[in-house]
Amino acid sequence: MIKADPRLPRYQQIRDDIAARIARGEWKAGEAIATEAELSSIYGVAIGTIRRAIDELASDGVIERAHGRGMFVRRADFSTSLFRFFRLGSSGERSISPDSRILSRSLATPSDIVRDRLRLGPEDNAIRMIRLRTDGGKVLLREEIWLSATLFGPILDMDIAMLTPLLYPAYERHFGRIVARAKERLTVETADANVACDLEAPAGSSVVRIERQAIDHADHPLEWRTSHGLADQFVYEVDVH
Amino acid sequence: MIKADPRLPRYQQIRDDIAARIARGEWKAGEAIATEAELSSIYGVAIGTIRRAIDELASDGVIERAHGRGMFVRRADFSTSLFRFFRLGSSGERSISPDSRILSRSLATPSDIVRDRLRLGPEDNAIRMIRLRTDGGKVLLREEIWLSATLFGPILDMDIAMLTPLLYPAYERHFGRIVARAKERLTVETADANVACDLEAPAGSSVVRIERQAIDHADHPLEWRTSHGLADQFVYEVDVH
DNA sequence: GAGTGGTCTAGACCACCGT
DNA sequence: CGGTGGTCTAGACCACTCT
Repeated sequence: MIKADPRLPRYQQIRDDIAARIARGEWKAGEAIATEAELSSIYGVAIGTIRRAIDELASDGVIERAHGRGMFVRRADFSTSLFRFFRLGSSGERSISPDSRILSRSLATPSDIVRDRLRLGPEDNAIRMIRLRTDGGKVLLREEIWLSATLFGPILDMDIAMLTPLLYPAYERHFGRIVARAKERLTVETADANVACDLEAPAGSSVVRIERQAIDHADHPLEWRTSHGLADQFVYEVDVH
Repeated sequence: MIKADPRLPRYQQIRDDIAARIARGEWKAGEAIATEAELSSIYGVAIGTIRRAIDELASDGVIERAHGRGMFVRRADFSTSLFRFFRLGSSGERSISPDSRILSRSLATPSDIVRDRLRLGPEDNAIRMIRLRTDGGKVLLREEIWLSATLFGPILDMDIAMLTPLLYPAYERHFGRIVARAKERLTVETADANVACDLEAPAGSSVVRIERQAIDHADHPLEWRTSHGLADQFVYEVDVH
């Protein structure tokens, strides 16, 4: 059942296996997963070990516990960690359900920075995507996304519908790769020609630049992304622990 | 020894008591605290319960564990959670050790927003401070800080040296209040007269506005802060979990 | 080797939820 | 009420660090 590196602690192997089952659809969003006692006998470990594994999944927002009822696969809604920022272009607290449009997708030679951020070897190739996030026809964000071609090669030939609207769930579903955390870096700058054009704003507009390195449970970088949005409509909210 | 609400789980009482001891200076920054076995006999609980308490302190960054060596009170250095942003005004990765200068400190009537963010009652008063963060004479950040007068009243009469350079450690030392997490919200705007003047920039300059609500372990807000810094020198880095 | 934290066990009892 | 997750125990053994 578990074929992970046996040097890893059991609770980490179990955590990854449960996450993989959810990714494979064995337990679906909103459903209850097996109880602690069941999992304990499935994996042949003590309940304490199961709890340790679930603790991490819960703190990653993959699973939600309900005392007395069970443990449930959390719906990947837009207010959770996978889609955590901004409410651009519209006033008030109205929730947005942004569309995303992938403009390009190709093999490309990574720059030294990308190579570093994805921890690529000197010969490794990479995948580059340009994507727009829009809401009601209005462009909110322009993203340049880099992935390791070794890990994500098949993404080049996949139906584009399988990659929308959110990429992280797609990484989970099709590659079993789970984004556990991310490092983000925000700066303010003036838009270059490409960015200004895609954001439908005059060149030289003030824009926010967000660099994000998405990292899995094993501390390995999965994705490097640089996003731009117009500064005057920008709101970024984050919980800092 | 422990006089907390006995309805709370033991591991939370112990976690708070250890934090209070550190705040009182019984264990100092950089020093090792008692071992798990010692704590287990001090508090009269099993080691597992101690570990649970320490887990939370470690994830809050109060304590650092070193396998085989012991558990250490973490130095509140500038790269950690208490002082997490920007590297303004200078190039490269050189670390900054910013000074802070408190410009004003007084009782004030909180606005509705402040009242909401600090969860104050309709009659509660508040403390307002204006503070500049500087590095080598250059102003990096201008902060407006609001506190509940009920919780932090004595701060008005304290020697100002007790409040520098960092406020959160001062809250811990003098009031036993520990900032466990914070919610931050970033936007970009143009500087008003006060902000521009304090940042030594022309009015109308593009500035970043950071609103931060600092929250304790019991999910009660401790502080509400609005900071401004010049946009073109701004860098904000954060780990998102 | 002695001492530390890290993992894991096999239970117990409690608090909460549904029927 | 039975079933669930939450807390807690009293150990065992392992991995790491220092001397």
